[in-house]
Amino acid sequence: MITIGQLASFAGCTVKAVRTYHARGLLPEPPRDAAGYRRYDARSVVDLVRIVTLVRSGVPLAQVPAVLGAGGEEQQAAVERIDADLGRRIEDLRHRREQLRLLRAPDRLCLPERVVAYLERLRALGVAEAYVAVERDGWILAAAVAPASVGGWLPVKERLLDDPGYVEVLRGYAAVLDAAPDDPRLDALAAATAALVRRTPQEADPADVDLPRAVLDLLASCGTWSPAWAALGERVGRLLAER
Amino acid sequence: MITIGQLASFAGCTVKAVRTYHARGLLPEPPRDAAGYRRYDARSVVDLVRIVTLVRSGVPLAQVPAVLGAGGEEQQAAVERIDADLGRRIEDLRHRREQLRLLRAPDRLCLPERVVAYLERLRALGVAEAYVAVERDGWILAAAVAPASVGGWLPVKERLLDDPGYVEVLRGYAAVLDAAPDDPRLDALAAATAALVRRTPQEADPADVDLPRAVLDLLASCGTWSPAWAALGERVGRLLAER
DNA sequence: GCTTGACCTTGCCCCTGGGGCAGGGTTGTT
DNA sequence: AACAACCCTGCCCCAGGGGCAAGGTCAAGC
Repeated sequence: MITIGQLASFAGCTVKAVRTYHARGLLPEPPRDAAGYRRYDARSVVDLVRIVTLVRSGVPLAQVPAVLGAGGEEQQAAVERIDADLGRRIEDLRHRREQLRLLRAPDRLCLPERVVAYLERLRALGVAEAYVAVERDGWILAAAVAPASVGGWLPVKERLLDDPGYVEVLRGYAAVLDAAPDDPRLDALAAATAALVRRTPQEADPADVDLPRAVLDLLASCGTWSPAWAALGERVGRLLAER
Repeated sequence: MITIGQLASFAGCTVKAVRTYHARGLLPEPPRDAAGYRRYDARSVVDLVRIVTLVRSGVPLAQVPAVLGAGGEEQQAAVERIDADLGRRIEDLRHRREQLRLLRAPDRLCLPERVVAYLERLRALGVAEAYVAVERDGWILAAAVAPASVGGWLPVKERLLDDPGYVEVLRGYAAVLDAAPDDPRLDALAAATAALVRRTPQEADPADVDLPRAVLDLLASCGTWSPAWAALGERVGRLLAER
């Protein structure tokens, strides 16, 4: 007649684990002595060793009775199920680990290959890192809210980078990213933007048509992340409306 | 201005997850509208997409701020730690899965190779399966409470199987496993056991000497798992004491 | 105007496999 | 008589949410 502590140390588990197995009905509650202590016999040791062995083999507590109590076929089937489940969990962790490795480069975070290449091209043009970060966030947003449209917008933006006038304006936007809304540079930049828009063919983007209103609003709001940009947008709008 | 449901669907997670991230401080609470609904903007979408990406890559929620907020070096270190942890968990699951595969043969449950061989030899001698099961439990018990002694006992038991007289008595014990304590066969079996004990050299087992009292009692109690065996033990004791 | 269904809010309990602590009782040894 | 080492129950905690209750809100269709 041994105590719970001895039982646990024989079976190589903790006292808490033994009490958990009692509560789960995996191991029957033994009789108590006068002080209310649980008193175990040899059977309990054997039963507990079996349970501990199964648990350490990855059998979920809920499946332990099925594996211990069932005869050959049923047991076999239960073990196969548990084995398959372990395999799935291993695969899942492995997949997460691969994803994690892809995150090591911060740009790759959440973005398709081609967008990463586009951002790299921006950097090569000498655009400030802060502006690239804003563009990156914009693409993350676009990929989240309108994934089907990203493939259509990307070639347009790539072609724009071939236009020196566009790149000049873009550098201007990057320069005033943290500027105040009344920065003196904004007037010239707004005029340059308006001129650029006027000489750029304005075809309606077919990919945008189906987007719900909420998505369009979200995407539009990207242009106002910087107070200076918000002011710019307003001035450009006025200039374009003038003529 | 979008609602929590739209936000969640954009980021590819559940509404519940968004609220959990708020509660965990991973994503700031947005302003509420007149009805008390949370109203999100484009920034929230980008932030949430980042969080979801990290979580799906196996980053624990508690580590997400460290990975998102930290700059290069710190972030790198955090990712390395998480990667190492994922590796440990994968290894653990793989190890459990291997253990599980070893359990497919029920005899192997918790037992060293040589004990399995011994049990196989018992079976080959034509001993009833129920008896083999009792022996198996006895070995599980022994391996749990006195693992250092099993190596000493095993050769002794193996040698005993070479003695036809011992095997005969053993068959007798197997036959009365489920018998009543007053079964008529018990008298002859007790006499045969006593005779066997008398002609077997009784060396004290050196491995037993150091075992604590509780362990010895446990091991001794194996002999009384069957009521008939308990009665047999008593009768054999009386016969041996007689002369 | 009224209903219906979809959406939002908070709060609570559930899952795994125990860990850890509080507060109190029981042994066995000195 | 004190002390350490056990034992008891009951409670809260971990990750990452799932699911439900009970109630408030919004838009569409009749």
